[in-house]
Amino acid sequence: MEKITPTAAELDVLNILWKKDPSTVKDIHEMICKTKNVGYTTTLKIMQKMTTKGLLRREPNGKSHLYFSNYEKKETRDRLLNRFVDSTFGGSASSLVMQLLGNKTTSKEEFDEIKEIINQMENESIKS
Amino acid sequence: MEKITPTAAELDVLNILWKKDPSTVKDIHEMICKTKNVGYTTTLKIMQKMTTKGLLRREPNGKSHLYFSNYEKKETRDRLLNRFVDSTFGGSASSLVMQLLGNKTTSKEEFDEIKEIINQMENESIKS
DNA sequence: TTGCTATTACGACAGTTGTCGTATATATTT
DNA sequence: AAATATATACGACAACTGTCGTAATAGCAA
Repeated sequence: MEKITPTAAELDVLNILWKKDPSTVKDIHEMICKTKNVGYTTTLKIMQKMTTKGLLRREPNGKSHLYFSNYEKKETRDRLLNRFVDSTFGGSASSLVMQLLGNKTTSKEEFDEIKEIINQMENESIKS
Repeated sequence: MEKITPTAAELDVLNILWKKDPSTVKDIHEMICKTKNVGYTTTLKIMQKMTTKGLLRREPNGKSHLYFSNYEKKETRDRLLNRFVDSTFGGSASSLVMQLLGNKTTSKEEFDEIKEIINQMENESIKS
């Protein structure tokens, strides 16, 4: 019964943890506080719940704990992306891309970068 | 205080409604039942709440009501997409596309379609 | 040793969501 | 008119989420 579908707050933790794994609650909390005003015990509790759920694991480290992510960034993003494509774009990835490219908040830089990715992948598939 | 961030169940309703707008609760419920086993009053209640929230509006129609979407598909998808890009891909649309293209569940057909979209948009921007 | 500080543990709470049961109202059929 | 069918209204509920307060614990400092 694998779920691995982190909530918004859990994803905040994961996004930070993936940059520095493992981390302490304090580490994570300090990062979260840069963008969000939230109590220390809130972060602690969320991470404890994540551990119970199996999203994280932890090891004692001196008087505190080190937390590790149990799931890799790519794996988790894949899962969330699939879910999102299904729920919001009826399973059509190309619809999503079309919407993204027609989206005012997608900058020209992003657009060019996306084109570049496509071209690279095309070249790779020709090579192989 | 505009939110327009439908939940999963609300999105199910919207996706159906966007195909046939307006619809009755019965219409929507019948469609939902094709993929999900849920009681009539559940669908009714969700649509009533959506009306209270402002996602839908309704008009009496004989002994029942006709429900209309207050938000267009494109507008809503844009909003959800932006939110998703931010929360899951740190705001990077190109990261999302890269992940999508590397995703095993994205078929070759989809991939080609995405390339086609890119090419078309490129041509358009050259023209203008 | 005694007190301060950092950390964890735990319980409580309000808001949201999805779910449904029951009651009510209205129309249709017999 | 009475029974049936259709639809809405409304309240209740459990699960989940994010939030925090308070208590307990353990290490360090004076």
